[in-house]
Formats: sequence, structure tokens, C-alpha cells
Amino acid sequence: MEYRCEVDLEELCPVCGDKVSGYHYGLLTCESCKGFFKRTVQNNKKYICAENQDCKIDKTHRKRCPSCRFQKCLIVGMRLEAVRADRMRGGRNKFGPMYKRDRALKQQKRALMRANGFKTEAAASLVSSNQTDSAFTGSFPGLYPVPIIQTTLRQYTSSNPAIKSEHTDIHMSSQASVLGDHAYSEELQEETFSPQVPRMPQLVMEFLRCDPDELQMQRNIAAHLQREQSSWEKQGKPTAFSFMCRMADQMLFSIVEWARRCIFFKELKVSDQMKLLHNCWSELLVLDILFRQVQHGKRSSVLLVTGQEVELSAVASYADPTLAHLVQRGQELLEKLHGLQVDRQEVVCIKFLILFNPDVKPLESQPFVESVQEQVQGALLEYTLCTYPQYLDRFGHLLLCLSELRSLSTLAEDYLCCKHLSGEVPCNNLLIEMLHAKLACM
DNA sequence: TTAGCCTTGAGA
DNA sequence: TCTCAAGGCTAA
Repeated sequence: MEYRCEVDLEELCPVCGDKVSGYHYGLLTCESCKGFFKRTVQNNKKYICAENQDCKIDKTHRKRCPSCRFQKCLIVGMRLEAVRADRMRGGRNKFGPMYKRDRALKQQKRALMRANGFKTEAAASLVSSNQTDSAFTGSFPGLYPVPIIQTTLRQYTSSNPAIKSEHTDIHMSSQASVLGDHAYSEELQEETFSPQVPRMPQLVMEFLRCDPDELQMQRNIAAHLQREQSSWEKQGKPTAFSFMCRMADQMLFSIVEWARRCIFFKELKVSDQMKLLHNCWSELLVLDILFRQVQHGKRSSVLLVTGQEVELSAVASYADPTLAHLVQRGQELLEKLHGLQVDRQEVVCIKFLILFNPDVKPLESQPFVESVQEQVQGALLEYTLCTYPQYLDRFGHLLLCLSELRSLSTLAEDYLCCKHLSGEVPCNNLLIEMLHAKLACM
């Protein structure tokens, strides 16, 4: 088949990396994976992997394990329902508008990259820059036989019948169907928004739905800290730093709570969930703190998650040089976020970009995480182009802010580690467990 | 069984 | 009429 679209020709098949020949069953794939997917579904084939269901699938190995190849087809988003039960030839199906939209988005992306002199692409690579140097590789021995985070994640997984360790029915519960339905369904969109309102990608709407209610979180954390206060006072008056650590600990619990209820994340096995959270907890924490300040809007004070305001001058009075430097870097990044007037939709997308870091390795669902990362980038780009069409480089600026956020959170982790080693961080909490993830890599 | 090429036909 | 994503065919 001949293809005129320059964008398509440069794409590689997400299943095996071969050249794509067009849109097949939901996405751009090569001719062989198209045929393989069609044969498998039409003939209702069942494959069994002779290895550990993690066989490498590329152009040279794709014939070795049809089981893993088919799993990969599903994970990257090939749609079972696009294979016709009646085997009717020719014509078009309901995916037509989806392909059209995808093409338009790719062309917009390409135009944007050209306009920015490929700045966007460079920034995009920063999003997936290697973060494994701070990744956690195992639980901290001695202190927590079962890490707090693992217990927290397991509690939810075991109580949620929707979460399965295996895809018992590929037609009903595949990760692919979750991906596809949320990435492309437009019914809700059309019902919710009038034609005058800029289009909001379905994924962004879904992310907003997952986002916790700020007021509720404020009440919960404030109530928890209040309850704990009496026990702290028995051990002597807590320092301001100790109070901040306990507050950060509660924020971390909220972050884990948010993650485990999130679309995509709840599809992962607990081991993968832990690895992803261990990698990004500090980034999510710093983003949460900074975006609260964006909404707060006052330069002279810091708004805490409990609703309390702390004057920056008061922070400066007890800050050591390292903390003062951290605060200054935070202020600089905050100024950039203020300048962009970053909105909640963009922040929820950034949270997903942080959480689904494909550079965290090894993951059992690596292709799935990569696919989510790409989809979130696409949704954020589409949102910025539709909502702020006058700022074509907004997407790139957001990614640069994310890169700075990562650098800042690494500094914050280092600072906390030093404080912990000098015995100034309260023990027996989630924050300590996350900190040990950092120490385990040093 | 695979994968490249061919045929078909609804929608733009 | 053209496009292009379905299914079909067939040599390897």
C-alpha cells in the first residue's frame, strides 16, 4: 500500500518496531502485526508462552512467541472489536474519526516541533530522562519487613475485584481496552461541553476525575495532625521541621491513595506500582506544594496543605543555607509556573507524566507504562494547543518546568536524607520508608 | 504460520 | 472519484 503521509512513514510499529503500513485495528502498525492480530482474533487462537511471559518482541524475534506478541498487541492498544465478526471486506468502521484525529494531532505536533526548532522534542526527552539513579530497588531491611507503601497498595488491590493479576478474558479486561476506551471515547465529551468551549481531551477529563478533593484532603490531614499532636507533646515540643515532616508524611499517604485509585495505575501489579511510586514520590510532593502556592497567589507566604499560612520571612529565620537554597529554587520555579498561569488540567497531566516514568526499570508492564506516558504527552499537547492556541510553545515550557521540578525534588531528597542521618526526621512513617529507597541506592 | 501484496467497499 | 482500512490470497 502506498502512503503519502510523511508523518506515518517515519513511525515504527509499536509492537515490533518494523515500518508501519497504516492504521490497523486502532493504531499505526506494520503489515505483519496487522495480519498476526487479524489471524489470532479471527481464528480465536490461544497461545501459551514457554518462558515467563516477558519475551522480547522486535522485528527479528516477533515469530518466536505468539503469546507475548499478542499480549503486546493488546497492551499497545490494538482493538479486538476492529476485527469484523462477519468478515465483511472494505468500507469503513467507527474508528475512522479516531484515525483522523490522531493524524491531525501528529501533524500539529510535528509543526510545533518545526516551529520551536525541535525544542519540544528535546524537552520531551527530558520528561523521560533517566531517573533510575534515585529509584528504589528493594524494601529497607530490618525496619519494615513489609513496607508501609506495599501494605497500603495491597489493601486496595485485594479489595478491588476489578484488579486482576492476569488477563483472564482478553476480550473483556485487557489493559488495551482500558487504554482505548479512555483515549478515544468522545461521548462524554460531547455531552459535557458546548461547542463554544475548547475541546478537552477525554484523558484529561478522566485525570481530573481521579484528582483528590483539596478541601477534603486539607480536613483529613489537619485532623490527623491534630490527633497526633498530644502524643508529640509528651515527647517534648516538636520542632517546626519535625512538624513539616509529619505533614509531608500525610501528604505522601494522600499521594499513594490518589495513585492507587488512578486510571491506568490500578491496572498494574503491586510490584510495578511500588517501583513507580518509589521513583517519583518526591516529585509529586514538590509539585503538590508548588501548585498550592500557584493557587494561593501570595508571594510573601506559603500555604500549607492544612490551610495554614506561613510567612516566608519566618521560614528564612530558621533555615540553614541548604534549606534556604532549596526555598530559593522553589521560588524560582514557582515564578515560572505563575508566569505560565499553569492550570489544574495541566497539573493533573504532569502528575501522570511523573508517575508513569518509562525509565523506571525493570517493570513487568514496561510497554504499558511507555504507552501511558505517550498518551499523556499527547493529551497534554492537545489540551495546550486547544486551550491556549496563541501559545504554541506552552507544551515545551511545561516540560521544561517538569525537568526543573525533577532537579528540585532530587535536591529536596538529598536534604531530607542528610537530616535523617543526623536524626532530625521523625521515624516510623512513609516518608522514612521513601527516604530509605533513596539511601538504598547510594 | 508468516507477511507481503491484492481486492473490496463505505465514506469523504 | 478517491482514499484507506478492512479481509483475502498465496509464496516462502
